[in-house]
Amino acid sequence: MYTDLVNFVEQLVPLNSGEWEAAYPFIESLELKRNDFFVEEGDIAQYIAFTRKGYLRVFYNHDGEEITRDISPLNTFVTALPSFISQTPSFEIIQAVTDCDLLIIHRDNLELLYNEYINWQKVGRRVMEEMFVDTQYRIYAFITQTAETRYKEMMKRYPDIFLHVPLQYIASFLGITSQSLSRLRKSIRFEE
Amino acid sequence: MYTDLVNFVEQLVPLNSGEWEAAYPFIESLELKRNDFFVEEGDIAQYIAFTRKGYLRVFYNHDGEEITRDISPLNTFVTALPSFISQTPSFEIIQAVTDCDLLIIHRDNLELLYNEYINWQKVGRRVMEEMFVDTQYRIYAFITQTAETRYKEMMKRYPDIFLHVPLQYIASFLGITSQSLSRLRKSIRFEE
DNA sequence: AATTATACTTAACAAATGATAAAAAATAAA
DNA sequence: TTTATTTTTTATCATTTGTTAAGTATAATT
Repeated sequence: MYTDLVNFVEQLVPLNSGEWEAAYPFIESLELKRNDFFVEEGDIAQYIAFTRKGYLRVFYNHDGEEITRDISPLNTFVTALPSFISQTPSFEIIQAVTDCDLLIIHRDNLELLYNEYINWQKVGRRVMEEMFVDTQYRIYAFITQTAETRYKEMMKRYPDIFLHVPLQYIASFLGITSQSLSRLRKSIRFEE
Repeated sequence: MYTDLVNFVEQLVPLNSGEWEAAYPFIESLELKRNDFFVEEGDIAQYIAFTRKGYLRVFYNHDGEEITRDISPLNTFVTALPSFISQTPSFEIIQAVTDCDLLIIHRDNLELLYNEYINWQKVGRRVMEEMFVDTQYRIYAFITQTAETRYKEMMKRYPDIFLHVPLQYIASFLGITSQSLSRLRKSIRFEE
């Protein structure tokens, strides 16, 4: 049940059994069916999720168009952070792309953990650091690489995502239209 | 001396005087002349900086070309995070674009603070959260906006940067060549 | 001041991506 | 299975941005 979460956290900050025991009562389980929402527009994000199974996408409504800013790989933390932090209505929408098994923690309980255990506070910091570094790399990719290179790298790094996530979301994630992605895939097919 | 730093931190996490007193001995001051390096390629980043005066840019060498991934606004934290976290040689280079007054903290001392004071650990987490949110917005801008819009928004948000940072760095930061930025600025000049 | 180096601009052409519209394919619903 | 809906692909043309090369302006050095 908790195996993947434990492994993920332990890799960042080794915790003793007391620290884990304190956390378990706060960890709830949530199953989402495909297309279910984890956070809807205007919601105040109360939970942070760890994706045990399935894929979530984070998107915005931008002039009636859905802009996918993130597709969560397996075993990562996901929430609408601006809303979660400041308890304001969320402009980010989080939806299940496939059926999902999530572990979720309520913000209030996470605060309790954070304030009681310096090591849980540290986990929070380390998770954010890693997410920040990932995001910086993505900016680097936007600056230096063409959409084709970004696509190929994504294929290499997250092949599983391509098996489960519609191409239109992937296109948006890569910063191009689905038509451009289609063209790009065609040109790759005839490459070698 | 510490005013801006104190304001910045207090806005995220209010600290008592004991927590500040514990930190002061660790805070060193560093002045950089224009073009001085804060982190050179291959260095192991030992310090995190708070920019009291002046602008730092974070860039990579990408096929002999310098790719500016970040230009630090005033009163922000800057370091080569991947290197700083894992104490590995840095591929990120950090250089002073103008003369700079920095407050810096050594990694070892920061760790001491983090491990001694849950509230300093919390500061670390909150700083990372804010930086992460900023970076996510930047990705959103890359996906949805044209270079012209990104340029205009940057003008609005950081007008001071344009007074002190060469356009070639700004172009790279926006994800375009300096020639494209030039053309773009020209077309804006003749707009109204 | 003259010289050199650096930064910025301009121009013409090439390449990448967007916009629009439509067809084809895949999936879901009846 | 048939029908309807959604997703993906194709194609054409427009726009944005890159590339190359040159010129101009600005700043640094002698």
